[in-house]
This record gives sequence, structure tokens and C-alpha cells, in this order.
Amino acid sequence: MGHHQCCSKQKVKRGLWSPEEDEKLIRFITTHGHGSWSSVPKLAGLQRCGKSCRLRWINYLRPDLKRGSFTAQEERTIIDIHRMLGNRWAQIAKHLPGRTDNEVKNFWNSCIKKKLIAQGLDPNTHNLLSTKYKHKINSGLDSTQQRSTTSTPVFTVSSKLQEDYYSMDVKTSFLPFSSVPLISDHSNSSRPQPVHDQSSTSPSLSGYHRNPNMHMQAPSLECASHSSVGGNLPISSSSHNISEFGIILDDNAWGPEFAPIIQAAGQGEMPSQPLRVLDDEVEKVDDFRGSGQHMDASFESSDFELDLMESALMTCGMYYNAWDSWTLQGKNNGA
DNA sequence: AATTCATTCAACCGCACGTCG
DNA sequence: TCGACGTGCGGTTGAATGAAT
Repeated sequence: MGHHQCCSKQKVKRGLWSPEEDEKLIRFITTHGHGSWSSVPKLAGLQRCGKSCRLRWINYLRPDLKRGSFTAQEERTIIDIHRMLGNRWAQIAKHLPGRTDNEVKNFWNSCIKKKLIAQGLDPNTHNLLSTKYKHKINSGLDSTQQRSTTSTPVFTVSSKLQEDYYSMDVKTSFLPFSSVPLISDHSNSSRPQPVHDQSSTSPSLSGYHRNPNMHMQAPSLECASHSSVGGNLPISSSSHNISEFGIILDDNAWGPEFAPIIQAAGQGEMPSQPLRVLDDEVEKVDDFRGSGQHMDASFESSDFELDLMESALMTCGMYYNAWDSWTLQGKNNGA
């Protein structure tokens, strides 16, 4: 097994770090800074390679690290961003102050992943799991327990859809409202902010581009004061723009109970049938997701959107927003 | 109490990318 | 343009620990 170049020139220690080694590294970096990591071990008097020193500092010794369990808010943030970016742990960690990519990755693999599977969701795509995972879903809690024991909003389908839950061939990309790029121009300072609990942290990515060629007409929305969607989650009294939004539902599940959501999402009149996305657009998104290309993403999420997401999910289960335009933009950029 | 099994997470590895001479 | 080097990232490993038998 070959070692990294920086390790090959000298005999280096590997494995767990001792308190003495930690002390040496901390003392050196706090007084000199790390500068070139490859020179740190020699200057700090450590029998380690620079890469190991860097990792130890970033993941464990850095003074600004936040230790301890992940909060429910952090967990929700991870899930939301992962849904868009996939396994880009470093990008996800940037939105969790004091958390490292390694920590986020471990938390995902040891905890969130299992939760999603138990809830019938594919942790990679966040879509409904196919029938081959049915045994995993059923092996855990029943659906009622699954919903009541998680601290993260449970993405599930309405009761009318339950019977088709495992047999549906779902290849559409579903996103929560919290992930919807609400404003096409991120620099637009007129974007309204939620009026409640603005102190809490929400995902906020930067550098995101939309595809201007695929921009759809964005309906505006005036939310009624503390209107209620689904009968239990209040929406803040504020005005919002929501663009490129759609809901996909089984035809049989489509009913007047979804009207508040359609209205709240700025779609205006209740459509006579569920909104749908064209298959070829879905395939383009899937292609992009599978390509491993990076995309710049930027949008803001707010508690309002999280509430709306939860409301929609609790009421009608599945939904979709047309993020095709910006993923395709990312695909083009990455080529 | 001893052993096995499962889980967690720190650390390692290989690769990709950027920079510089 | 090319190669060497440094850095950052995501996937994987394996030691430590806890739970179950």
C-alpha cells in the first residue's frame, strides 16, 4: 500500500493521535499558523505527515469546532442541502457553523441515512424507495411511529397514496419548498423575509445561477395573515414570491383539500388536475445528478418555506418544483 | 463474566484540481 | 505545455465502544 508523497520521505506515525501530539500541533499552529501543511510536522516536531496534521487540526483541534450531538435544525439543514447537492459534504458543512465535512458525513451515514430509509425514502435521491427496499421500511417502526419519533419533518405521502406507496415508479426529483429557489435574482434586495423566528439558522447558499433561457413566469403570492395549510401549521403574515413550483400527485388523490397549498404557493386558481413535469426534463435532471458535475447553487431558505414544506407534505405528501432550469445550467457550466 | 455483533467516528487513502516554475 | 507539488474532497477502513446473547 503506497503512502502519500508527503509521507514517503520520512518515517511517519499513523493511527490515533496522542494527547502529546495534539499539544504539539496546537501549540505550533496557534503561534505560527499552519502555513504550508507539508512543513508543519517538521517544524512542530511531529512524526506525522502534513496531511495527517491538517486533518487532525481541521476535524478535531480547531478551536471553533462545535462538539456534541447535531440539533434537529442541523439535521434538517443537512437533509435539505443534501437533497440538492448530494454527497458534497464540504459544501453542506459550510452551512453548519462549527461542523466539519467529516462530521456531517459520519452523521449522515450513521444516522440520517437510516432514518430516511426507515421512512421509505432513498437517501441518495430523496425519492420514494422502490419495492426492493420494502422489507427495510417494514422492518422498523410502523408508519405512525416513524412520523412521531423523528425530529425531522417526515416526507411521506398522503393516505390516499399509501396503497401505491411501494409500487410507484418514481423517477421525478422531489424537493421541499425550503429548497425552492424563490427569487430568480439572488441579489434582489426586495425579497421579503419571514416575520417569525428570524434568529434561527437556515440554509443559505451563494453563487447560484439560474438558466435564463428556461425561466418560467413566477407568480407572486400574498399570503393571508396566519393562514393555515393542512389545518395545523401557520404561515407567517408576509408576502412572498414563489416561482417554478408544482405538485405531482396521483390523479386519484387530487382533491379540493389541496387548494390552500396551491393558493399559498402562488399558483392562484386550483388547477383541474395535478401539475406535472415532462418526463424528458426529469431525465435531464437525473442525468445531471448522475454526472457528478458540480453546480453553483445559491438561494435562501426561510422558516416560512420550511413551514410551507411541512404543511404541503403533511397535507398532500409529494410535491415537485422545477429545479430543472438551474441544474441544467450547472450541467452546462460543468461541461 | 465472556463472547459476539453492531455502531460510531477518527483517520487514512486515492483522486482531482490549482498553482508554480 | 508539462510535471511536481500542495491542498481539499469524498469514500472507506478499522479501532473503540456499547448492546445483545
